[in-house]
Amino acid sequence: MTQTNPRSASPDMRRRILDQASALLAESGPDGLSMRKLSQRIGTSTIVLYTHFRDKPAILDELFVEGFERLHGDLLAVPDNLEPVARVMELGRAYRRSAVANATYYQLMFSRCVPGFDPSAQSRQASKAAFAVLRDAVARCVDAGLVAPGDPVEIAHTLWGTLHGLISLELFGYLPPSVSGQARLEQAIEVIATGMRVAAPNTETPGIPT
Amino acid sequence: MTQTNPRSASPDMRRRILDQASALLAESGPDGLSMRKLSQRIGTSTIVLYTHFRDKPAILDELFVEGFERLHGDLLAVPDNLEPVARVMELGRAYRRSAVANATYYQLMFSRCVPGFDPSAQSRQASKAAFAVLRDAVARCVDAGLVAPGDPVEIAHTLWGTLHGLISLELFGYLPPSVSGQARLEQAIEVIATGMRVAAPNTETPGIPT
DNA sequence: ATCTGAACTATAACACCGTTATTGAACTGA
DNA sequence: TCAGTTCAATAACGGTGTTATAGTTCAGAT
Repeated sequence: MTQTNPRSASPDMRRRILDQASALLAESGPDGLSMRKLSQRIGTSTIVLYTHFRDKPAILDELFVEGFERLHGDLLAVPDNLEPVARVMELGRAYRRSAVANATYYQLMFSRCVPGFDPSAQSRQASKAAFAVLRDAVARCVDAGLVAPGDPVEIAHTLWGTLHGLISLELFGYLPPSVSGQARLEQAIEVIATGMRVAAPNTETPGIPT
Repeated sequence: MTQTNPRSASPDMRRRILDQASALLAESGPDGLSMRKLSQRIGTSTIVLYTHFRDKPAILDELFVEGFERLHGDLLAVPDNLEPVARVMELGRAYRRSAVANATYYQLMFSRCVPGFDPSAQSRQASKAAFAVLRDAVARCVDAGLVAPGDPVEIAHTLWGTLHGLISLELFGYLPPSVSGQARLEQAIEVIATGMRVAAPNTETPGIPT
């Protein structure tokens, strides 16, 4: 009753599968994550995977959600007591750190890197929690009059797009490695912050670190 | 001498393969493009593909280059006599139009959507020609003093990242379909243009169409 | 005109993939 | 101890990219 599997064997096989799938994803990339290798790594046969998950996309779906939960957690770790605009920029830095640290996850989350996998509508909801952090931070800037008035959702989407775009180009190798991706993103969010702030009533904000 | 294949059979088989691969890519997406289906579509056996191309990635490499050539062409189609900043924004619009119109190509160009395929260093050069259009347009803004002084390459990278990011999010379904991707991108490049322009010596430019 | 040699093609096979039908094993409850 | 259910393993099916083997066709030289 407490378990899906009343048997003693593999008390939390489901968790083991996901952990090993995550490790395999991080090591070998999306291509290297095959059902056969996964079962072999766990030490069982492939059929076990199908008793705990419907099919391969179902496993990827969980990793997809897990990736957004990590991203969400990394964004929540940004201090809450910063000056609003500075906090948005700090969120941008945290976003990049999280994406680069979990590059294969990021690939799974934002590109169709596995042939049969398309995240389910329910899993896509996980992305909204992470986005909400960014949106709320932008909304705080708008409410404080630190930014040109506008829909926080739209502004946050612009910001998200820029973050994702630069990181995506960086991870794909389109940006020359001479300058660090961090520095480039730094300049980009500076431009956007300036663009957002330009029409605001009070441009100068008191007590900003930078 | 004029042909790689002195035989009469298949005067330009290579071209036929690429054309059908392109069509198959556009129809069925990256997943649907298999060597068997491709050869079946042409009406031959799979081995023909390997006599003209080293392997599957070699074919994808050509499509990859072809995709960037399309993008390059679409950017070059933007009028040259616009006011510099307006021209950059127009390039942004052209970029999105091109990406959306050739979505599967765009996917091939910017995401690892085919397991074994990683564009060769030589093919990646094709991306630089397209980027150069954007870079030169930005440089013109800088030279004219219409934009805060800075490295045109860096500024163009920021712009490229934003374009790519928003388009990527749009194509992946992360942006709500309520607002058109065009409108969202419009607002984004407006913010960036403002941010770039804010520290320029002379903000007002004479004789601008828009 | 025949032969040689090279280039192209087809068949079949290999190893891998995701998935599953069939079979076998193991444990719970009576 | 026995019945019944639920797990797991083997082997298979159809699919993928790729290639070894073998067959075919043509250009040029004798």
